[in-house]
Amino acid sequence: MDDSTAGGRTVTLKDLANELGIHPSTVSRILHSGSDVARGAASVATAQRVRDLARKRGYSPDPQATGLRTRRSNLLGVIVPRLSDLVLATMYEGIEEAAAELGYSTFVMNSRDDPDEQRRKTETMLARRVDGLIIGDAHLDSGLLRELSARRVPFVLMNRRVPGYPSATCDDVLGGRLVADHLWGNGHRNVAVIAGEPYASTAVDRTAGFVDRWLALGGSISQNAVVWSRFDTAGGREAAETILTDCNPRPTALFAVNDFAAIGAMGSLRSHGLTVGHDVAVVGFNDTSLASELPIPLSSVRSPMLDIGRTAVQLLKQVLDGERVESMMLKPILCVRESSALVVPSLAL
Amino acid sequence: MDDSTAGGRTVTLKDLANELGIHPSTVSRILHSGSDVARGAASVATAQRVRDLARKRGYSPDPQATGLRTRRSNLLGVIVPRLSDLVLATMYEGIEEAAAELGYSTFVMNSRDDPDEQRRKTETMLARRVDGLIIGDAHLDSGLLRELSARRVPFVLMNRRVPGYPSATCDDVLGGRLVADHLWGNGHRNVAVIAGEPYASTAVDRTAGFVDRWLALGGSISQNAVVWSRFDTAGGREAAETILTDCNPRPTALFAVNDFAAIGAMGSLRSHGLTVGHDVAVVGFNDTSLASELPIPLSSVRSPMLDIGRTAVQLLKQVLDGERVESMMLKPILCVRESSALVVPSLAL
DNA sequence: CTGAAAGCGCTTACAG
DNA sequence: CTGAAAGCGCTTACAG
Repeated sequence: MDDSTAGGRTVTLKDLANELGIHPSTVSRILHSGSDVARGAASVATAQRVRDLARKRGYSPDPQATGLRTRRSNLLGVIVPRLSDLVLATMYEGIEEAAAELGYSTFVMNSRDDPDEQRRKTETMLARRVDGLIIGDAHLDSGLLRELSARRVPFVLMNRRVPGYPSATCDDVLGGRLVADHLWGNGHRNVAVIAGEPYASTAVDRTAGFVDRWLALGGSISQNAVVWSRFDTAGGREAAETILTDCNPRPTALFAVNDFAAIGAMGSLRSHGLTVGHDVAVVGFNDTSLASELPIPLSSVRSPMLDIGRTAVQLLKQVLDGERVESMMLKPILCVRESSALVVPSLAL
Repeated sequence: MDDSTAGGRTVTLKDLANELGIHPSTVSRILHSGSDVARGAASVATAQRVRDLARKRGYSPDPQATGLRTRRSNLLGVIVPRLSDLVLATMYEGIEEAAAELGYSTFVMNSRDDPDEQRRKTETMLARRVDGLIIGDAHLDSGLLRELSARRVPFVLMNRRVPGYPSATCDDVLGGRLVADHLWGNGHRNVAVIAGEPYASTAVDRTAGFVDRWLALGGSISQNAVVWSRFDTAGGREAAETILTDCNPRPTALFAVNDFAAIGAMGSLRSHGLTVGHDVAVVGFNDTSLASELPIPLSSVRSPMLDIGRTAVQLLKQVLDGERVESMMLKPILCVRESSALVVPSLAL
């Protein structure tokens, strides 16, 4: 019975050394001397023999042994609200790519935005001895971040920011502004916002960006025209129902801070016999792959999700290298589609 | 400068032993003696002191050291086509839960269904010394699986099956049959299938289940009414365009083997001035959270995605324990909604 | 019931 | 240019 790790008997540094009649430490030194040349680690000839044999035998160093010795795991932990959220899944793809380029592997866990789970998953990651953490589910009122800071756990935020900690996010305030400009320019004067979860900076910033600009443009927006909601379709649907009930006269445009919420809202509007894009304009956020493919294509603010993931890795790398880091806010752009293309005179006011 | 792992100076077994004035091996034995009692590993009193101190100091064993010693990593590798596919993301949530219950952590990587990447990611996983692999992106013609088998790498398939290897999947053939029964029962006689990727058993089985049952019911279905396609919205849209061009008379119903493809098809139908559910019935597959929330709610075959993920972990656990395993096919159910609720006489034939 | 030793596979000063 | 030793944190027979 083979009790070694997956893949059967694994080649070790010692195997290589024995076969070549040299000392394991020499092999190790060579394999770590960067370039093809031995750079003082060994003679060029020996180095060549070692490298050739390593390739031939398919040697790959045991990360457990390396980690034990170097006290680094080359593991990055990633925590997201849920991977079944397309936005986070896409950011994670960016993380995976960028991490691989730097020689890191990544773990990802779902917290469902539940504070207990956030804490539990974080501890699991640390128990696994990750070198650092990318936190994609930060809450604005989180005590966990303060605690991690105090424990000197290296981490960066992604997707959502919290003042005082380094983060890679979309410029959500700008995104909200773009929507305000667009809707105002199309003649809308009575609008409502499906604002998302108040503990998430994405929701808060997009809403604030929109509302502030709206007021600056000379518009007004009533208290009950801003409805906080979950980020999913069901949440968007409920928020739209609330708006249709509470807002009189009915708004001519809805800004949902998330595409899924926007899709839910579109469903709600349709149930009320309203045609999206004609009776009511709708704009979403993130420009997920679905937006442009919906039966009624959805206008949406495109956030650079892959780049946000990549940027988070770069920031974390800097933290791990002991460098100072600046938070990065990546620019979004607005994609206007059928759901909000018409100017208000065409809308059934 | 603190150069220990994330979280600063970490408590070791030796720290615990020193503080109690006993030998590290005793501490280790106690911490491994399952229950609260010491079960022959040490005196009850010593065991208690050790457990208390371990808790107090927040001791967590170093997985690198444990892994090095035991030659097990307690790591499971998961490979999926892409995590931004809601179906795979949901299965992965099931995996994460079930794996955590068994004390395993999981890695996940995207292969984009590219054979080179499948191979590369697999090697990365093995280099990380995972104990086993859950393969969610298997191709029917894959040489990689044979090779892994030969190398005695422990693995199971999930989502897609390949004859000869253990897998946890939906009963996709049954799913296809359910759709055939439904559409036939509603009076449809002229239908088309958006069949997905021919290398994926999900696509092949769902299509075969549908077509075979359709023929058994006495129906007929022409060659060009079965269109292979990508699984995403764009793929579904293109396939629908092909069908609308090639099939005369136009089918009264479309079965797409994937919800996203179905959504793309709905968009295409709408561009042609056709109303989904009225002019053309559409049925998707998986019943992702979006289906019921779409402006026109989509009929879909609900596959137990979370359970499929959980089951895959259980199967892999059995493989790792050296037990024989049987492939599992979980039952789907059909959810009929507005997109296919009407009987054909109401359709604009 | 507990201790002492060996060793998992690697890296890194330290000699020579 | 290369070897030898020590040690990362743990587990596991083996003694006693």
